[in-house]
Amino acid sequence: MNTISNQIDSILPLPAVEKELLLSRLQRIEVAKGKLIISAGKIGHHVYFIEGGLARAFCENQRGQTTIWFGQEGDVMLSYLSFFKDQPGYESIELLENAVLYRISSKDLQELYRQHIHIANWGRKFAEYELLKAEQRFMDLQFKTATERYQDLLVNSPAILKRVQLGYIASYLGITQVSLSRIRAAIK
Amino acid sequence: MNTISNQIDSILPLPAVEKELLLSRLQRIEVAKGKLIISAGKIGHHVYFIEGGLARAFCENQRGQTTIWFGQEGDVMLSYLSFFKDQPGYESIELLENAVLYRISSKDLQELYRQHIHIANWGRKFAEYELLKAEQRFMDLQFKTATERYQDLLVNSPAILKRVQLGYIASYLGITQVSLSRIRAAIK
DNA sequence: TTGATTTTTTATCATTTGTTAAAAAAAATG
DNA sequence: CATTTTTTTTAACAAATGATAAAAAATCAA
Repeated sequence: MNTISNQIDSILPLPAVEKELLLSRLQRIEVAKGKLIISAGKIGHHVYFIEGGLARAFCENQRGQTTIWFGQEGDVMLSYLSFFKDQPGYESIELLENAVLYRISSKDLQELYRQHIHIANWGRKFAEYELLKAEQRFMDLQFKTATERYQDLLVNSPAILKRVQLGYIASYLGITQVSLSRIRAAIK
Repeated sequence: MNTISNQIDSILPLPAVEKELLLSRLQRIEVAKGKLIISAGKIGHHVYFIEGGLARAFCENQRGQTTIWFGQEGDVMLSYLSFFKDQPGYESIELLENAVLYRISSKDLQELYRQHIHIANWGRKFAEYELLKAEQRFMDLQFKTATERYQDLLVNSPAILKRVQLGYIASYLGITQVSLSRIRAAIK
């Protein structure tokens, strides 16, 4: 089975013609661990589908870097601000492992949106699902304690916990690494 | 000038034909202060455009109600989970003032998405802009102090501050009312 | 393996925010 | 206007997290 094809269908299944069109605009790239895919303050001109590997998005602030997102197999990687409004984004995205990505230029994808209703609805579904994820993320930060958020990660994303150092996890949870160490010691 | 028409165009300007189609599916309603428009745990079957009035979304939790959103003139009001996935939503939405709303049934809007590419792209733009707002909201909660978030409200949403009691503002900012009082005393 | 580097944990103290209760102020009601 | 109710502020103490520094553990490289 073609993984990238499944990834597209998991957002909204596309008819064969539109699926082929979208696939024909994708470029497969292999990228080494450490590579910066998107740079904060710059406009990103591509949307990436992760077929394999691990990435993190982070923002620079007074405390150094804060990780705001982890992406793995099956996730889509982009700067929302860049793709939706053609503006520089807040975040940088780097690869934490060697990766296989498929990318499409924003220009090509916008063009497909304009011309094909199935792809327009596919793009709508993509934005809607991302919005639900963002809402969930916001509610977790608003309503759950740091300990609960860490326990959620243990249950829902054990793979990421295994692959990533705790400093990144701590900032993803919105706490310091010291605080995460305390939480880990407390729940044992 | 027709306000609801402008509100639609502010998301993405629609050609006359599609604009008329969308407008024809809208129903104007006047709703009294205090009315619950959307109920947590139930599926909401409409999307609302606020022409006038003020609303708040809130979640029930162990500490009582936490306000997660304020909506005023020009905003769109819906449960993301209900409209995007036909599932019960987290939040209730109530009117804090008498309001004039335009509503469309989810069913009608989904049907328009399926049949008209301009409306599909309009819906995509809507989801994209809401996603940018959700991202901004998340980043504010992650990166700013409660004092900074309150000062942002003072600058960006003075109208809401004037119209809403501080208990609601405090929970919107993710802090207790007591804490907000302290912040207000400190920055004077 | 050994030594150097990085990551994680622990300790201490300061700061912020939460909790509870009461006082003060403001708004609503008769 | 006076009274009642609601909202906001203040106070005192507890709990959680941040900041800094140092120790311990794990990882990496020669």
